[in-house]
Amino acid sequence: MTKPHDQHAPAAARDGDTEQRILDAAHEVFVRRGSAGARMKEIAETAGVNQALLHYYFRSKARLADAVFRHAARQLMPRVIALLASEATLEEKIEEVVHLELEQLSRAPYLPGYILSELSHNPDRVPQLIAAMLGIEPDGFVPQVFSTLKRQIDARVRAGTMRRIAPEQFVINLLALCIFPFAAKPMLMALLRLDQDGFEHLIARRKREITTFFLNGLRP
Amino acid sequence: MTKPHDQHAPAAARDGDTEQRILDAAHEVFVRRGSAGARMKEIAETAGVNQALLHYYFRSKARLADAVFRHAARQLMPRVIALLASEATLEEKIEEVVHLELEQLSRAPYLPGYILSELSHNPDRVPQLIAAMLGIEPDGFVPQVFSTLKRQIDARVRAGTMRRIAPEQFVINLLALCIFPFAAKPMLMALLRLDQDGFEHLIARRKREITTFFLNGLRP
DNA sequence: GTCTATATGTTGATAGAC
DNA sequence: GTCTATCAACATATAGAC
Repeated sequence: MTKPHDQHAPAAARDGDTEQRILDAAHEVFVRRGSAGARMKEIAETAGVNQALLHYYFRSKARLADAVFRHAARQLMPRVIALLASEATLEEKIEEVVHLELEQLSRAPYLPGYILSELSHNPDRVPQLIAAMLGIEPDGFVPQVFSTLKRQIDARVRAGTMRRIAPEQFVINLLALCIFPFAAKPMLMALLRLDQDGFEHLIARRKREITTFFLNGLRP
Repeated sequence: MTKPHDQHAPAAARDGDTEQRILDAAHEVFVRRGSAGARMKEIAETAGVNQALLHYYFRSKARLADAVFRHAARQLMPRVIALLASEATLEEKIEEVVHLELEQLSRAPYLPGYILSELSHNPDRVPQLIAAMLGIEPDGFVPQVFSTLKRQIDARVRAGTMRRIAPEQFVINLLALCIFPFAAKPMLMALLRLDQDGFEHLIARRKREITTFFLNGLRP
C-alpha cells in the first residue's frame, strides 16, 4: 500500500524494508562503479531482489542514481560548511572540522572519490551538491557562507596574531588536507606502500598532524 | 604499411596522423566521461574518422582506454616524485613541486579528476599508475622513494629548525594542497561562486599561498 | 509487491568492399 | 587505410501473471 515514486514512501518499518535494501545496494554499486559503470542487474543481485523491482520503486536508473548521489552529498560536507559559517572561534573551527571530517570519512572512505568523480563527469550534478551542502533548494540562491570567516580573519590580522590569507584559500587548504587523502586513497596506499591497516594508522595520526600544520601555517 | 597494435607504429609524420588524432580524441572523451561513460562513437566523431578505424588501430575499447590512462599518468606526477626523491634542499623541493604542479595542472585541470576517478572505479589500474609515476615496469619493485626526504627532515629536526613530521604526512600535505583544488574544481567553483576567470585567478595566487603556508606549517 | 518474460535501444566489435 | 553494413551481446525498461 506504500506509494513508490513519491518523495518518500512511508517505509513500512519491517525488518528488511525493500526500498531501503535497494537503496543500500544501489549506494554500494554506484560508489564502486560510478554512475556510468553501475549496472541495474548488479544492484538487484546485491539487494537480493528482482531487477524489475528497481523500476517499480525508482522508475529509472537515472532517478536511482540521483537518490544515491543526494544521500551521499548530504553526508560529505553540510556539517562542515555550517561549522565554518558559525560564530565559533577560528581555533575551534579548525579543530572541529578536522575532527568531524576525519571521523566521518574514516567510516565512508570512498565517499570523496565517488562524489568528485561524479561531479567531474556530470557537471549538472553540481547544483544538487551545493544544495545538499548548504541545505537549500537546488538552483536557489547561494548565501555568502564565508563572510563570518572573513571577518574573523581580518580581526586576527589586525591584532597581528595571524598572517593575511584569503578566506577562500583558508577553506581550500583545510578541505584539501582533510579530504585529499581519502580521494586519493588507492594511489597513496600504493605509493606509500601501505596496507589497509597502515592507511588507517596514518589517518589516525593525521588528525593531530593537520591541526598543528594548519595552525602553524597561519602564524604571522 | 605501418603496423597497428604494435607498441608504437612509426606514426607516419604526416600532418594529421590518424593514430594520433584518434588518441587525442580518445583522451578528450575519456577524461570528460570516464572510462565507463566514454563511447567509441563519440571518440570517432571527435577524431573525424569512422568508428571501425578505432578498432583497426587499437583493437578494443579497453586497449584504447589503457593507452589514454598511461599517457595521462605519465603527465601527472613523475617529475614531482623524482624531485621529492632528489638531493635538492627541502625549501627547493617545496618551491619546485608547487611551481611544477600548479603550472602543469593549470594546463590540464581535469587530469586529477580523471585519474582519481579512474583509480577509484578501477583498482587494477593502480600498478599502472605507480609504474608510470616512478618510471618502472608494472608490478616491478617499488623503490623506497622517500628515504632521502626522511633523512633531510631528521637533520632539520635535530638542528631545531623544523618540527617533527612523518615523511608520508609531508608528502600528502604537499600533494593535497596542490592537487585537491583541481580534483575538486567543479565543487569549489560552485561553493565559492567563481567563474572560469575567478578560478584561474585563485590558482595564480595560490602558488605563493601554498609555499608560505607549507613552510610556516613546518616551523618548530 | 514481487516475479518471469520480453520489448527496445545501445554498444563494442567484425566482415568485407573499395 | 578507410569506409559501409551488420552482428551479437548487453542494458534499461515494460507487460502482465501471481
